[in-house]
Amino acid sequence: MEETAYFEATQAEPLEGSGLTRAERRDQQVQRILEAAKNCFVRSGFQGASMQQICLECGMSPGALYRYFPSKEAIVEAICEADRQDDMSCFGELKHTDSAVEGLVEAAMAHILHTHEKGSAPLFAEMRSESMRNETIRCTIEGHKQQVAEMILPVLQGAIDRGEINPPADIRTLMAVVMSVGEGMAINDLPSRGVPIDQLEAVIRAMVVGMLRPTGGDADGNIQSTPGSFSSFG
Amino acid sequence: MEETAYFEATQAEPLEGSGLTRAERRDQQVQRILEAAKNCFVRSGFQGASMQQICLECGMSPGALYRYFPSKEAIVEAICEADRQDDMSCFGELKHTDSAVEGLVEAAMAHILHTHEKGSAPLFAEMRSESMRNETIRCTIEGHKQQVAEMILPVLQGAIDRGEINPPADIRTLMAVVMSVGEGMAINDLPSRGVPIDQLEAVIRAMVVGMLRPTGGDADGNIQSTPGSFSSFG
DNA sequence: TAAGTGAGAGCGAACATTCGCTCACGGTGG
DNA sequence: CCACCGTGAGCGAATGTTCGCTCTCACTTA
Repeated sequence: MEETAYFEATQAEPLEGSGLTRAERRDQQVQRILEAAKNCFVRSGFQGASMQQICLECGMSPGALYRYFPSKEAIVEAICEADRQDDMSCFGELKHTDSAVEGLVEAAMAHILHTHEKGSAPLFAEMRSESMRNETIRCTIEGHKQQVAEMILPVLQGAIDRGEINPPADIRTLMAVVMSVGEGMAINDLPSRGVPIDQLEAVIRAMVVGMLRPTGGDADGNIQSTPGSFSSFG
Repeated sequence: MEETAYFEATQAEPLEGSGLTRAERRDQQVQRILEAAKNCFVRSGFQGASMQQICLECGMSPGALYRYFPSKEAIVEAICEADRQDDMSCFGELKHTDSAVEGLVEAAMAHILHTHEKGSAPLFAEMRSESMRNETIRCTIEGHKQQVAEMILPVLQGAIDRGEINPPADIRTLMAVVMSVGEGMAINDLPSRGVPIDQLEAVIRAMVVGMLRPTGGDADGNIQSTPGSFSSFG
Protein backbone atom coordinates (compact mmCIF):
# COMPACT_ATOMS: atom_id res chain seq x y z
CA MET A 1 0.00 0.00 0.00
CA GLU A 2 1.99 2.91 1.25
CA GLU A 3 5.72 2.81 1.26
CA THR A 4 7.58 4.34 4.12
CA ALA A 5 10.47 5.34 1.92
CA TYR A 6 12.92 7.09 4.18
CA PHE A 7 14.55 10.02 2.52
CA GLU A 8 17.00 12.31 4.21
CA ALA A 9 15.36 15.19 2.41
CA THR A 10 12.98 15.86 5.26
CA GLN A 11 12.76 19.51 4.28
CA ALA A 12 9.07 19.26 3.56
CA GLU A 13 8.82 22.55 1.77
CA PRO A 14 5.26 23.88 1.79
CA LEU A 15 3.01 22.84 -1.00
CA GLU A 16 4.39 24.43 -4.14
CA GLY A 17 4.15 22.76 -7.47
CA SER A 18 7.77 23.71 -8.02
CA GLY A 19 9.15 21.07 -10.31
CA LEU A 20 8.04 18.02 -8.39
CA THR A 21 6.90 14.73 -9.76
CA ARG A 22 3.54 13.51 -8.52
CA ALA A 23 5.28 10.60 -6.80
CA GLU A 24 7.77 12.93 -5.20
CA ARG A 25 5.08 15.20 -3.93
CA ARG A 26 3.18 12.23 -2.63
CA ASP A 27 6.18 11.04 -0.67
CA GLN A 28 6.55 14.52 0.67
CA GLN A 29 2.97 14.56 1.90
CA VAL A 30 3.41 11.16 3.51
CA GLN A 31 6.41 12.48 5.37
CA ARG A 32 4.47 15.51 6.46
CA ILE A 33 1.73 13.36 7.88
CA LEU A 34 4.18 11.07 9.64
CA GLU A 35 6.01 13.93 11.29
CA ALA A 36 2.80 15.58 12.43
CA ALA A 37 1.48 12.27 13.75
CA LYS A 38 4.72 11.61 15.57
CA ASN A 39 4.43 14.93 17.37
CA CYS A 40 0.86 14.20 18.33
CA PHE A 41 1.68 10.69 19.50
CA VAL A 42 4.56 11.89 21.63
CA ARG A 43 2.28 14.53 23.10
CA SER A 44 -0.83 12.42 23.71
CA GLY A 45 0.01 8.78 23.11
CA PHE A 46 -1.18 6.53 20.31
CA GLN A 47 -4.67 6.16 21.71
CA GLY A 48 -4.91 9.62 23.14
CA ALA A 49 -4.03 11.47 19.95
CA SER A 50 -6.98 12.02 17.64
CA MET A 51 -7.04 12.15 13.89
CA GLN A 52 -8.33 15.69 14.15
CA GLN A 53 -5.22 16.72 16.05
CA ILE A 54 -3.03 15.11 13.42
CA CYS A 55 -4.98 16.80 10.66
CA LEU A 56 -4.57 20.14 12.39
CA GLU A 57 -0.86 19.58 12.93
CA CYS A 58 -0.11 18.75 9.31
CA GLY A 59 -2.64 21.17 7.86
CA MET A 60 -4.74 18.64 6.05
CA SER A 61 -8.37 17.73 6.05
CA PRO A 62 -9.39 14.24 7.15
CA GLY A 63 -10.38 13.35 3.61
CA ALA A 64 -6.97 14.33 2.26
CA LEU A 65 -5.12 12.49 5.00
CA TYR A 66 -7.09 9.31 4.36
CA ARG A 67 -5.83 9.32 0.79
CA TYR A 68 -2.37 8.54 2.14
CA PHE A 69 -3.13 6.22 5.01
CA PRO A 70 -6.08 3.83 5.22
CA SER A 71 -6.43 4.13 8.99
CA LYS A 72 -4.98 5.58 12.16
CA GLU A 73 -3.48 2.20 12.90
CA ALA A 74 -1.56 2.30 9.63
CA ILE A 75 -0.01 5.61 10.65
CA VAL A 76 0.98 4.19 14.01
CA GLU A 77 2.55 1.18 12.34
CA ALA A 78 4.41 3.28 9.80
CA ILE A 79 5.81 5.48 12.54
CA CYS A 80 6.92 2.52 14.63
CA GLU A 81 8.53 0.92 11.63
CA ALA A 82 10.38 4.10 10.70
CA ASP A 83 11.47 4.74 14.26
CA ARG A 84 12.86 1.27 14.72
CA GLN A 85 14.60 1.36 11.37
CA ASP A 86 16.18 4.64 12.31
CA ASP A 87 17.16 3.25 15.67
CA MET A 88 18.94 0.36 14.04
CA SER A 89 21.46 2.60 12.37
CA CYS A 90 23.40 2.76 15.63
CA PHE A 91 24.45 -0.84 15.42
CA GLY A 92 25.78 -0.79 11.90
CA GLU A 93 29.42 -0.39 12.90
CA LEU A 94 29.35 -3.25 15.31
CA LYS A 95 30.63 -5.61 12.64
CA HIS A 96 33.82 -3.68 12.11
CA THR A 97 35.01 -3.95 15.66
CA ASP A 98 37.53 -6.52 16.77
CA SER A 99 37.04 -6.12 20.50
CA ALA A 100 33.81 -7.44 21.94
CA VAL A 101 33.96 -5.13 24.95
CA GLU A 102 34.65 -2.00 22.95
CA GLY A 103 32.09 -3.00 20.36
CA LEU A 104 29.35 -3.32 22.95
CA VAL A 105 30.35 -0.13 24.72
CA GLU A 106 30.41 1.84 21.49
CA ALA A 107 27.08 0.40 20.40
CA ALA A 108 25.51 1.21 23.76
CA MET A 109 26.81 4.76 23.74
CA ALA A 110 25.75 5.29 20.15
CA HIS A 111 22.29 4.01 20.98
CA ILE A 112 21.98 6.20 24.05
CA LEU A 113 23.20 9.33 22.30
CA HIS A 114 21.11 8.66 19.23
CA THR A 115 17.98 8.21 21.32
CA HIS A 116 18.81 11.35 23.25
CA GLU A 117 19.43 13.52 20.19
CA LYS A 118 16.36 12.36 18.36
CA GLY A 119 14.28 12.63 21.51
CA SER A 120 12.70 9.32 20.67
CA ALA A 121 12.55 7.93 24.19
CA PRO A 122 8.90 8.91 24.75
CA LEU A 123 7.88 7.39 21.44
CA PHE A 124 9.70 4.21 22.27
CA ALA A 125 8.04 4.01 25.66
CA GLU A 126 4.73 4.40 23.92
CA MET A 127 5.60 1.66 21.45
CA ARG A 128 6.72 -0.55 24.29
CA SER A 129 3.39 -0.41 26.09
CA GLU A 130 1.38 -0.56 22.90
CA SER A 131 3.25 -3.71 21.93
CA MET A 132 1.70 -5.45 24.91
CA ARG A 133 -1.67 -5.48 23.19
CA ASN A 134 -1.06 -4.74 19.50
CA GLU A 135 0.12 -7.73 17.52
CA THR A 136 1.58 -5.76 14.60
CA ILE A 137 3.61 -3.46 16.78
CA ARG A 138 4.81 -6.33 18.89
CA CYS A 139 6.11 -7.97 15.73
CA THR A 140 7.78 -4.75 14.65
CA ILE A 141 9.56 -4.42 17.97
CA GLU A 142 10.45 -8.08 18.20
CA GLY A 143 11.77 -8.03 14.66
CA HIS A 144 13.91 -5.05 15.47
CA LYS A 145 15.23 -6.73 18.57
CA GLN A 146 15.97 -9.84 16.57
CA GLN A 147 17.98 -7.89 14.04
CA VAL A 148 19.96 -6.11 16.73
CA ALA A 149 20.57 -9.40 18.48
CA GLU A 150 21.82 -10.92 15.25
CA MET A 151 24.39 -8.14 15.02
CA ILE A 152 25.60 -8.48 18.59
CA LEU A 153 25.54 -12.24 18.93
CA PRO A 154 28.24 -13.16 16.41
CA VAL A 155 30.56 -10.62 17.97
CA LEU A 156 30.15 -12.20 21.39
CA GLN A 157 30.19 -15.75 20.08
CA GLY A 158 33.35 -15.06 18.12
CA ALA A 159 35.04 -13.59 21.17
CA ILE A 160 34.03 -16.59 23.22
CA ASP A 161 35.28 -19.02 20.60
CA ARG A 162 38.59 -17.20 20.41
CA GLY A 163 38.83 -17.24 24.17
CA GLU A 164 38.87 -13.48 24.44
CA ILE A 165 36.00 -13.34 26.89
CA ASN A 166 34.59 -15.70 29.46
CA PRO A 167 31.01 -14.75 30.38
CA PRO A 168 29.47 -16.18 33.55
CA ALA A 169 26.46 -17.66 31.76
CA ASP A 170 25.40 -19.10 28.44
CA ILE A 171 25.18 -16.70 25.55
CA ARG A 172 21.40 -16.73 25.35
CA THR A 173 21.04 -15.41 28.88
CA LEU A 174 23.84 -12.97 28.25
CA MET A 175 22.12 -11.61 25.17
CA ALA A 176 18.82 -11.26 26.97
CA VAL A 177 20.41 -9.23 29.74
CA VAL A 178 22.41 -7.09 27.34
CA MET A 179 19.29 -6.22 25.33
CA SER A 180 17.25 -5.45 28.44
CA VAL A 181 19.97 -3.29 29.93
CA GLY A 182 20.35 -1.39 26.70
CA GLU A 183 16.65 -0.78 26.48
CA GLY A 184 16.48 0.39 30.08
CA MET A 185 19.17 2.96 29.58
CA ALA A 186 17.95 4.20 26.23
CA ILE A 187 14.40 4.65 27.47
CA ASN A 188 15.56 6.55 30.54
CA ASP A 189 17.48 9.04 28.42
CA LEU A 190 20.18 9.56 31.01
CA PRO A 191 21.96 12.40 29.16
CA SER A 192 18.84 14.50 29.49
CA ARG A 193 18.92 13.92 33.24
CA GLY A 194 22.32 15.52 33.49
CA VAL A 195 24.42 12.37 33.56
CA PRO A 196 27.82 13.25 32.05
CA ILE A 197 28.62 11.28 28.93
CA ASP A 198 32.13 10.27 29.91
CA GLN A 199 31.04 9.16 33.35
CA LEU A 200 28.21 7.21 31.80
CA GLU A 201 30.60 5.53 29.40
CA ALA A 202 32.93 4.62 32.24
CA VAL A 203 30.14 2.86 34.13
CA ILE A 204 28.88 1.10 31.03
CA ARG A 205 32.36 -0.10 30.16
CA ALA A 206 32.84 -1.42 33.67
CA MET A 207 29.47 -3.13 33.43
CA VAL A 208 30.32 -4.73 30.09
CA VAL A 209 33.71 -5.82 31.35
CA GLY A 210 32.02 -7.40 34.33
CA MET A 211 29.53 -9.27 32.16
CA LEU A 212 31.92 -10.43 29.45
CA ARG A 213 35.05 -10.98 31.56
CA PRO A 214 37.73 -10.32 29.02
CA THR A 215 40.61 -12.70 29.54
CA GLY A 216 44.04 -11.22 30.27
CA GLY A 217 45.05 -9.20 27.22
CA ASP A 218 42.29 -6.74 26.47
CA ALA A 219 44.68 -4.32 24.86
CA ASP A 220 42.43 -1.53 23.65
CA GLY A 221 39.90 -1.80 26.40
CA ASN A 222 41.11 1.24 28.26
CA ILE A 223 39.76 0.32 31.61
CA GLN A 224 40.52 3.00 34.09
CA SER A 225 43.04 1.28 36.24
CA THR A 226 42.01 1.54 39.81
CA PRO A 227 44.32 2.20 42.71
CA GLY A 228 42.65 -0.62 44.56
CA SER A 229 44.11 -3.36 42.34
CA PHE A 230 41.25 -4.59 40.25
CA SER A 231 42.28 -8.08 39.34
CA SER A 232 41.22 -9.16 35.88
CA PHE A 233 42.14 -12.68 35.20
CA GLY A 234 39.64 -15.24 34.03
CA MET B 1 -30.24 -12.51 33.83
CA GLU B 2 -27.87 -11.05 31.34
CA GLU B 3 -29.32 -7.60 31.65
CA THR B 4 -29.23 -7.59 35.41
CA ALA B 5 -25.60 -8.57 35.56
CA TYR B 6 -24.78 -5.64 37.79
CA PHE B 7 -27.40 -6.55 40.36
CA GLU B 8 -26.37 -10.18 40.64
CA ALA B 9 -22.78 -9.43 41.42
CA THR B 10 -23.28 -6.59 43.81
CA GLN B 11 -26.19 -6.72 46.08
CA ALA B 12 -26.89 -10.42 46.42
CA GLU B 13 -23.61 -11.54 47.89
CA PRO B 14 -22.48 -8.83 50.27
CA LEU B 15 -25.84 -8.99 51.93
CA GLU B 16 -24.93 -12.39 53.31
CA GLY B 17 -21.64 -11.41 54.81
CA SER B 18 -23.20 -8.51 56.61
CA GLY B 19 -20.84 -8.69 59.50
CA LEU B 20 -19.27 -5.76 57.80
CA THR B 21 -19.28 -2.15 58.79
CA ARG B 22 -20.30 0.36 56.16
CA ALA B 23 -16.72 1.60 56.03
CA GLU B 24 -15.39 -1.92 55.67
CA ARG B 25 -17.77 -2.66 52.88
CA ARG B 26 -16.78 0.55 51.21
CA ASP B 27 -13.12 -0.39 51.28
CA GLN B 28 -14.04 -3.76 49.87
CA GLN B 29 -15.86 -2.17 46.97
CA VAL B 30 -12.97 0.16 46.30
CA GLN B 31 -10.66 -2.83 46.12
CA ARG B 32 -13.04 -4.57 43.77
CA ILE B 33 -13.05 -1.60 41.43
CA LEU B 34 -9.29 -1.28 41.53
CA GLU B 35 -8.73 -4.91 40.67
CA ALA B 36 -11.20 -4.84 37.82
CA ALA B 37 -9.71 -1.64 36.49
CA LYS B 38 -6.23 -3.10 36.69
CA ASN B 39 -7.27 -6.03 34.55
CA CYS B 40 -8.86 -3.73 32.01
CA PHE B 41 -5.85 -1.42 31.93
CA VAL B 42 -3.44 -4.31 31.42
CA ARG B 43 -5.66 -5.58 28.64
CA SER B 44 -6.35 -2.31 26.83
CA GLY B 45 -4.16 0.40 28.29
CA PHE B 46 -5.18 3.40 30.37
CA GLN B 47 -6.66 5.26 27.45
CA GLY B 48 -7.95 2.23 25.61
CA ALA B 49 -9.96 0.80 28.49
CA SER B 50 -13.42 2.29 28.85
CA MET B 51 -15.40 2.89 32.00
CA GLN B 52 -18.05 0.53 30.68
CA GLN B 53 -15.50 -2.26 30.47
CA ILE B 54 -14.43 -1.58 34.03
CA CYS B 55 -18.06 -1.51 35.15
CA LEU B 56 -18.68 -4.83 33.48
CA GLU B 57 -15.56 -6.36 34.97
CA CYS B 58 -16.37 -5.40 38.54
CA GLY B 59 -20.12 -5.89 38.20
CA MET B 60 -21.17 -2.36 38.94
CA SER B 61 -23.16 0.25 37.15
CA PRO B 62 -21.48 3.51 36.15
CA GLY B 63 -23.51 5.38 38.73
CA ALA B 64 -22.34 3.08 41.50
CA LEU B 65 -18.74 3.21 40.41
CA TYR B 66 -18.73 7.00 40.37
CA ARG B 67 -19.69 6.98 44.04
CA TYR B 68 -16.22 5.62 44.81
CA PHE B 69 -14.04 7.45 42.31
CA PRO B 70 -14.70 10.92 40.93
CA SER B 71 -13.17 10.18 37.54
CA LYS B 72 -11.35 7.64 35.42
CA GLU B 73 -8.16 9.53 36.04
CA ALA B 74 -8.57 9.04 39.78
CA ILE B 75 -8.75 5.28 39.26
CA VAL B 76 -5.62 5.34 37.13
CA GLU B 77 -3.80 7.31 39.78
CA ALA B 78 -4.93 5.03 42.58
CA ILE B 79 -3.77 1.97 40.66
CA CYS B 80 -0.39 3.47 39.87
CA GLU B 81 0.06 4.45 43.48
CA ALA B 82 -0.84 0.97 44.72
CA ASP B 83 1.35 -0.75 42.16
CA ARG B 84 4.39 1.33 43.00
CA GLN B 85 3.84 0.85 46.70
CA ASP B 86 3.66 -2.89 46.18
CA ASP B 87 6.76 -2.79 44.03
CA MET B 88 8.68 -1.08 46.78
CA SER B 89 8.36 -4.03 49.10
CA CYS B 90 11.23 -5.73 47.28
CA PHE B 91 13.75 -3.27 48.54
CA GLY B 92 12.90 -3.46 52.19
CA GLU B 93 15.66 -5.89 53.10
CA LEU B 94 18.34 -3.86 51.45
CA LYS B 95 19.12 -2.19 54.75
CA HIS B 96 20.01 -5.41 56.48
CA THR B 97 22.77 -6.37 54.10
CA ASP B 98 26.39 -5.69 54.80
CA SER B 99 27.72 -6.38 51.32
CA ALA B 100 26.95 -3.80 48.68
CA VAL B 101 27.34 -6.28 45.83
CA GLU B 102 25.15 -8.93 47.39
CA GLY B 103 22.65 -6.32 48.46
CA LEU B 104 22.26 -5.01 44.95
CA VAL B 105 22.11 -8.49 43.45
CA GLU B 106 19.48 -9.62 45.92
CA ALA B 107 17.44 -6.48 45.39
CA ALA B 108 17.62 -6.88 41.62
CA MET B 109 16.62 -10.53 41.75
CA ALA B 110 13.82 -9.82 44.19
CA HIS B 111 12.54 -7.06 41.96
CA ILE B 112 12.69 -9.19 38.84
CA LEU B 113 10.99 -12.17 40.46
CA HIS B 114 8.38 -10.01 42.13
CA THR B 115 7.52 -8.29 38.87
CA HIS B 116 7.39 -11.67 37.15
CA GLU B 117 5.13 -13.31 39.72
CA LYS B 118 2.74 -10.41 39.93
CA GLY B 119 2.74 -10.06 36.17
CA SER B 120 3.00 -6.34 36.62
CA ALA B 121 5.40 -5.66 33.77
CA PRO B 122 2.66 -4.62 31.33
CA LEU B 123 1.12 -2.27 33.85
CA PHE B 124 4.47 -0.74 34.56
CA ALA B 125 5.14 -0.25 30.86
CA GLU B 126 1.80 1.48 30.62
CA MET B 127 2.62 3.68 33.58
CA ARG B 128 5.98 4.48 32.07
CA SER B 129 4.55 5.81 28.84
CA GLU B 130 1.66 7.54 30.57
CA SER B 131 4.13 9.30 32.83
CA MET B 132 5.51 11.08 29.78
CA ARG B 133 2.36 13.17 29.53
CA ASN B 134 0.54 12.87 32.85
CA GLU B 135 1.94 15.08 35.57
CA THR B 136 0.40 13.17 38.47
CA ILE B 137 1.67 9.80 37.32
CA ARG B 138 5.07 11.20 36.58
CA CYS B 139 5.23 12.39 40.17
CA THR B 140 4.12 9.01 41.44
CA ILE B 141 6.83 7.23 39.47
CA GLU B 142 9.50 9.77 40.29
CA GLY B 143 8.60 9.60 43.94
CA HIS B 144 8.89 5.85 43.87
CA LYS B 145 12.25 6.04 42.16
CA GLN B 146 13.40 8.56 44.71
CA GLN B 147 12.47 6.27 47.57
CA VAL B 148 14.21 3.30 46.01
CA ALA B 149 17.26 5.42 45.33
CA GLU B 150 17.32 6.53 48.95
CA MET B 151 17.48 2.89 50.00
CA ILE B 152 20.26 1.94 47.62
CA LEU B 153 22.40 5.04 47.88
CA PRO B 154 23.48 4.76 51.52
CA VAL B 155 24.49 1.15 50.97
CA LEU B 156 26.75 2.15 48.10
CA GLN B 157 28.03 5.28 49.79
CA GLY B 158 28.83 3.32 52.92
CA ALA B 159 30.70 0.71 50.95
CA ILE B 160 32.67 3.42 49.16
CA ASP B 161 33.50 5.17 52.40
CA ARG B 162 34.71 1.94 53.93
CA GLY B 163 36.80 1.22 50.85
CA GLU B 164 34.92 -1.97 50.04
CA ILE B 165 34.10 -0.93 46.51
CA ASN B 166 35.68 1.41 44.00
CA PRO B 167 33.19 2.36 41.26
CA PRO B 168 34.51 3.87 38.02
CA ALA B 169 32.35 7.00 38.28
CA ASP B 170 30.73 9.29 40.82
CA ILE B 171 27.85 7.87 42.79
CA ARG B 172 25.18 9.95 41.07
CA THR B 173 26.01 8.47 37.69
CA LEU B 174 26.29 5.05 39.23
CA MET B 175 22.85 5.35 40.78
CA ALA B 176 21.32 6.52 37.53
CA VAL B 177 22.71 3.55 35.66
CA VAL B 178 21.72 1.08 38.37
CA MET B 179 18.13 2.35 38.38
CA SER B 180 17.88 2.30 34.59
CA VAL B 181 19.33 -1.18 34.35
CA GLY B 182 16.95 -2.45 36.99
CA GLU B 183 14.00 -0.96 35.22
CA GLY B 184 15.06 -2.40 31.89
CA MET B 185 15.28 -5.90 33.26
CA ALA B 186 12.11 -5.75 35.31
CA ILE B 187 10.07 -4.43 32.41
CA ASN B 188 11.37 -7.10 30.07
CA ASP B 189 10.30 -9.86 32.44
CA LEU B 190 13.15 -12.14 31.50
CA PRO B 191 11.93 -15.17 33.52
CA SER B 192 8.84 -15.29 31.34
CA ARG B 193 11.07 -15.46 28.28
CA GLY B 194 12.67 -18.63 29.51
CA VAL B 195 15.81 -17.14 30.99
CA PRO B 196 16.91 -19.44 33.84
CA ILE B 197 16.95 -17.73 37.20
CA ASP B 198 20.35 -18.94 38.29
CA GLN B 199 21.94 -17.96 34.98
CA LEU B 200 20.27 -14.60 35.20
CA GLU B 201 21.59 -14.07 38.68
CA ALA B 202 25.08 -15.02 37.57
CA VAL B 203 25.07 -12.38 34.85
CA ILE B 204 23.61 -9.75 37.14
CA ARG B 205 26.18 -10.47 39.80
CA ALA B 206 28.96 -10.20 37.26
CA MET B 207 27.46 -6.94 36.07
CA VAL B 208 27.22 -5.54 39.57
CA VAL B 209 30.74 -6.64 40.38
CA GLY B 210 31.93 -4.89 37.24
CA MET B 211 30.14 -1.67 38.15
CA LEU B 212 31.05 -1.55 41.82
CA ARG B 213 34.52 -3.09 41.66
CA PRO B 214 34.73 -4.70 45.07
CA THR B 215 38.29 -4.32 46.26
CA GLY B 216 38.47 -7.70 47.94
CA GLY B 217 36.62 -9.94 45.50
CA ASP B 218 38.08 -12.08 42.76
CA ALA B 219 37.21 -11.87 39.09
CA ASP B 220 34.66 -14.64 39.31
CA GLY B 221 32.48 -12.37 41.31
CA ASN B 222 32.43 -14.65 44.32
CA ILE B 223 32.25 -12.46 47.33
CA GLN B 224 33.36 -14.14 50.46
CA SER B 225 30.85 -12.63 52.85
CA THR B 226 27.03 -12.81 53.02
CA PRO B 227 26.06 -16.40 53.69
CA GLY B 228 22.41 -15.38 53.48
CA SER B 229 22.49 -15.07 49.71
CA PHE B 230 20.01 -17.21 47.85
CA SER B 231 22.45 -17.93 45.07
CA SER B 232 24.97 -20.67 44.63
CA PHE B 233 27.52 -19.92 41.99
CA GLY B 234 28.41 -17.44 39.31
C1' DT C 1 -40.41 -4.21 70.00
C1' DA C 2 -42.63 -1.79 65.95
C1' DA C 3 -42.74 1.96 63.03
C1' DG C 4 -40.38 5.55 60.88
C1' DT C 5 -36.46 8.02 58.74
C1' DG C 6 -32.64 9.60 56.15
C1' DA C 7 -28.28 8.80 54.21
C1' DG C 8 -25.92 5.87 51.36
C1' DA C 9 -25.68 2.16 47.60
C1' DG C 10 -26.83 1.02 43.27
C1' DC C 11 -29.10 1.13 38.73
C1' DG C 12 -29.20 2.35 33.91
C1' DA C 13 -31.01 5.49 30.55
C1' DA C 14 -29.46 9.65 28.81
C1' DC C 15 -26.21 13.47 28.40
C1' DA C 16 -22.99 16.27 25.50
C1' DT C 17 -18.77 15.34 23.21
C1' DT C 18 -15.57 13.22 20.63
C1' DC C 19 -14.04 9.37 18.06
C1' DG C 20 -12.28 7.30 13.48
C1' DC C 21 -13.76 7.56 9.20
C1' DT C 22 -16.68 8.49 4.65
C1' DC C 23 -18.56 10.81 0.78
C1' DA C 24 -20.26 14.03 -2.53
C1' DC C 25 -18.20 17.62 -4.59
C1' DG C 26 -15.00 21.44 -6.33
C1' DG C 27 -10.54 22.23 -8.05
C1' DT C 28 -6.24 21.39 -10.91
C1' DG C 29 -2.36 19.71 -13.53
C1' DG C 30 -0.94 16.67 -17.39
C1' DC D 1 -10.70 15.10 -20.69
C1' DC D 2 -9.51 11.99 -16.89
C1' DA D 3 -7.20 11.03 -12.72
C1' DC D 4 -5.92 12.61 -8.85
C1' DC D 5 -5.82 16.03 -4.73
C1' DG D 6 -8.19 18.22 -1.30
C1' DT D 7 -12.35 19.94 1.29
C1' DG D 8 -15.33 19.74 5.28
C1' DA D 9 -19.85 18.56 6.65
C1' DG D 10 -21.45 14.63 8.53
C1' DC D 11 -21.93 9.55 9.68
C1' DG D 12 -22.77 6.04 13.46
C1' DA D 13 -20.58 4.47 17.32
C1' DA D 14 -18.33 5.14 21.48
C1' DT D 15 -16.58 8.09 25.10
C1' DG D 16 -16.63 9.78 30.27
C1' DT D 17 -19.96 11.41 33.19
C1' DT D 18 -24.57 12.68 35.28
C1' DC D 19 -29.10 12.35 37.21
C1' DG D 20 -33.57 10.77 38.73
C1' DC D 21 -34.84 6.98 40.61
C1' DT D 22 -35.40 2.68 43.82
C1' DC D 23 -33.96 0.02 47.48
C1' DT D 24 -31.45 -1.14 51.79
C1' DC D 25 -30.21 -0.71 56.47
C1' DA D 26 -28.39 1.36 60.72
C1' DC D 27 -30.45 4.40 63.35
C1' DT D 28 -34.05 7.03 66.24
C1' DT D 29 -38.45 7.41 68.37
C1' DA D 30 -42.57 5.85 70.40
